[in-house]
Amino acid sequence: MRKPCCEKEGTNKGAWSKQEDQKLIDYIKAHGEGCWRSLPKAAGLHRCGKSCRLRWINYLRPDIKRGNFEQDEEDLIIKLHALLGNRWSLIAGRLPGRTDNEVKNYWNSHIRKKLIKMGIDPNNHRLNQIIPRPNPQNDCVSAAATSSGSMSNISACTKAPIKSSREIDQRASQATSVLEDETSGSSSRDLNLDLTIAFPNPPLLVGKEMQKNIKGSFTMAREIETNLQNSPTLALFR
DNA sequence: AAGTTAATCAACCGCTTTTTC
DNA sequence: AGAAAAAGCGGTTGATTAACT
Repeated sequence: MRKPCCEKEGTNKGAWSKQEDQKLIDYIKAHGEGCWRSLPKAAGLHRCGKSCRLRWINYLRPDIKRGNFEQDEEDLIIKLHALLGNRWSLIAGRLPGRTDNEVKNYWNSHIRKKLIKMGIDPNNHRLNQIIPRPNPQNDCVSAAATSSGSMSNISACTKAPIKSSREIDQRASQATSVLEDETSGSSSRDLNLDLTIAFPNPPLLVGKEMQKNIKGSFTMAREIETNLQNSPTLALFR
């Protein structure tokens, strides 16, 4: 049996109060991010260490960027998701000030639906067989398919005739992917997305740390390269 | 105006990975 | 080398708010 991450009894759950936030901020300002397990006690918080970590990383960190995602951020998320799948922390790592949780929520509540409306399976980024019928008022599919720019035009498609997210999910599950047929079409080839990925500027590292970091970057690079070769979405974007 | 449904997002849970001893 | 502890991650849940009937 695995030990619980912390004592369940006597720990607060649910939304954080202003006072709790302040205690956490004050403590980290004074002592830095240290051992999350012992932090709550030291900071005088009746919270699980994991909860403190999440609160700090997702909301209290001073470098957090709040507010709506910009179009270029959205484009980048789509590209990175095509490469990396649901690896939210890696994706968030390429978006300064954004957290994995935020990116994940944004994907699930916004981007995923937009892709489905466009007839793209958000799981594998392939064009589906069941494509929403062209709508004279708002022909998203054709607009997207003929675009020679980024995915920016997706935002123009928010008034597609699908009513609910349940319906969207249904379409997604019914849909059959037909990569070879669809992606070999000329319309997709027009999309010209810059997929160059630069690794984040690492902090100045020395010795062992640096070796580890370099090793990690190579592993990631290799993985991305493999994905580039195999990813249907990127065939779509090429 | 009230009730219902849908959308959003903060937080939790449990599993995996990494680090430490 | 292996076990235990700690940290990290992604999926899911639940509370709140907005939109609709």
